[in-house]
Amino acid sequence: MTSPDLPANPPTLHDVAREAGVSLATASRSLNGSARTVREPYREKVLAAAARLGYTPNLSAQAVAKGSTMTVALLVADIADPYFSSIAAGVIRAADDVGLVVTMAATERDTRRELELVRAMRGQRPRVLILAGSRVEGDENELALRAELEAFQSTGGRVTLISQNTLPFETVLLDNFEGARALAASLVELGYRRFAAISGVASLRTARDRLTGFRAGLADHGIDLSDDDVAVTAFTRDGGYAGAEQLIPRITDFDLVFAVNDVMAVGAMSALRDAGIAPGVEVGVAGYDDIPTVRDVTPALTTVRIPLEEVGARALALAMGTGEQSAPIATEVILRASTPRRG
Amino acid sequence: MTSPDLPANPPTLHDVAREAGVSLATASRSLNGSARTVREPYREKVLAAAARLGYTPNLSAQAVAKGSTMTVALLVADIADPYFSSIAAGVIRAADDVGLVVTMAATERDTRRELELVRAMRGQRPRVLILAGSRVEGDENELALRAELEAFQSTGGRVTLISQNTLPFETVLLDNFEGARALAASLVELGYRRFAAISGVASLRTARDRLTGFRAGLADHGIDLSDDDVAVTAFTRDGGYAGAEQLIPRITDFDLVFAVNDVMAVGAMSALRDAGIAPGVEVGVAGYDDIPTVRDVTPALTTVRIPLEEVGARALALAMGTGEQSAPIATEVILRASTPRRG
DNA sequence: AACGGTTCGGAATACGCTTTCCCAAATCGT
DNA sequence: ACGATTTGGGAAAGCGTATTCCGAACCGTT
Repeated sequence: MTSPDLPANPPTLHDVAREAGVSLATASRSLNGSARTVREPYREKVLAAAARLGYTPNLSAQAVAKGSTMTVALLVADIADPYFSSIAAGVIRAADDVGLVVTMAATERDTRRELELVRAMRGQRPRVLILAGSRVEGDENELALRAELEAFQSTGGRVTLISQNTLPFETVLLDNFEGARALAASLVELGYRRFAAISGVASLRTARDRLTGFRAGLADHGIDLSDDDVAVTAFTRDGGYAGAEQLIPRITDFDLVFAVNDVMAVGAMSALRDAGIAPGVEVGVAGYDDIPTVRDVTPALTTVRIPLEEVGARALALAMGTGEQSAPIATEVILRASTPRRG
Repeated sequence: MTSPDLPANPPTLHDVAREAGVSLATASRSLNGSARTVREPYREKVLAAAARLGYTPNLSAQAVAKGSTMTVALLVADIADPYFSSIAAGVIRAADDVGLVVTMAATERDTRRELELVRAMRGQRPRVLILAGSRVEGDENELALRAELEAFQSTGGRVTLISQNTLPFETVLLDNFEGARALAASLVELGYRRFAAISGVASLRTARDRLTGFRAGLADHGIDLSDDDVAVTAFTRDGGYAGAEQLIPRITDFDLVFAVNDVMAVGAMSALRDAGIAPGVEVGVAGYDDIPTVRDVTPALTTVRIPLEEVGARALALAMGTGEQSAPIATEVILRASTPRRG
């Protein structure tokens, strides 16, 4: 009389215990092979029963009982952006290695939303909360965010930031300043002299560090980069496109355009081409990050490599207390066809 | 005498109730504004107390009590691959809109691992399980995977597959056959006549459908694509590179190379260039998917657009019973510079 | 053979929350 | 104005697990 496949409930530990003819406690102990031992006649029975029933422990129940979960929460600005998806891949891989599962959400570069997401994620009682994505200084939600993170921390949670050493939490530090400085040095060595840049707003820490680092590198060689030669736009491909458009009227004044990240550089190259200017030939282009795409664009893009997956892995290690705190991530200048040696 | 900030426990509903001077039940009812109403003196007190304490409901406990979670599990082959990260972005956005949180893992294209991950994910008791990633037919783990998914389904879970109509579950169907066929028609119309292809193994459903569709499109115009002219390799950028290398010795026999997905096409273009052959000039190149990268490579790649984020969103909608089952995803041929009109 | 000490299964309790169930109080009908 | 009905707070019973505590069975001494 019963409907053939009405949604039965998943087997519980109780079912396993009954099936095996033992108590709940014995069943539990047999399955998570923990502290106390279970003697052989029993243990085997439980394992068999569990297999027979296709038992999978309810992680929520486990979390309630043990008072802690096995999850890490990851917040990124934009999942489809290769910068973040590479980092996410690193986090997920590392998490997986230690038996943690990661839940992910996208802030869409909106700090209001980021705050909401942190609140929502806290409901999961994750062991770790990782925030990636450039933070704006002096944002109206900064205080609330900080308070939320501190509350999380004070209840035993670990929080790790990626790159954005804006907030007082453990951070995977990318030395954006030094990376950009080294890039500038390499470019000068190649013969470039007249520079322009495309950057994000100065309150964006990452953008600012890269720009000032680049400036410092130029200054080391007595070259100046005036504010007039810096286009300020959004931190996206389309931002890079728009930034290049601003520079194009005076493009003959420059022999190199530095975009503070690769997606912007790619957008800039596109704008240049659309304006009939050959990137890498009439004007050099350089970016930052070394996302996978940039070795496949033409000309291949000169950039500063960040080992993105490693950054993700490191973020988790840091939170778990596994990683060496201080060791900064090593970056490396990668010279490609977009910056040929110049006369 | 107590250490200043030893990890206190997060406030519980019990704390809130006490702080507000009401019972547990009243506190619970006030907070999730459900069925029964709570009168004003009480309700306000509870809300205030919750705010004061910074209370965030423990989702695990809620899940145990209600017998259901608000999570969706997403399994993809590779998170850093733009194809999957775009789909993931769509899933996450859609999930977020309906208050679901998504937990994500990567199968690394290993079916053994995929099976393990499904098992692990089941522990979360997600409402929905979404599998993306090309499945190999006749895989040794296929039976076990299928059994696992069916078990999940029989306990009320919803499973949705993306693209891979290999298993008997709800699927977001991409008409790979028709898309490739339309592409072939467009290319013939542009004047191409001598075709080569780079594909994955035939047991990979997606690869096979695209290849047979492409063949069908050519056949419509009386053109044949021999097996000798199809390089079979891995479904990755490097696979595409290797595939092109196979074809290069005979490259003058062809006027167009079709790679069954964009990352392979990008790899192929790279191989061609490395061999001194100008893609788009000496030989046309076409791909499939329209990942973001391909409009920025040079020449920009001709491809078949799949609205990837929409696919992700649709997968979730399907599982939630919100989407129109049958409506197949609309694909569209995008002609770009990699396939200029010929002759 | 008797005794203290160890091992380990089972009953019971706890975890944080939702949801019945009970019953006093408030509301309504006439 | 009084009984019938609705309203809504509180106690308590779960949800599926882990774990403490108890006591019976087992061990090695002497």
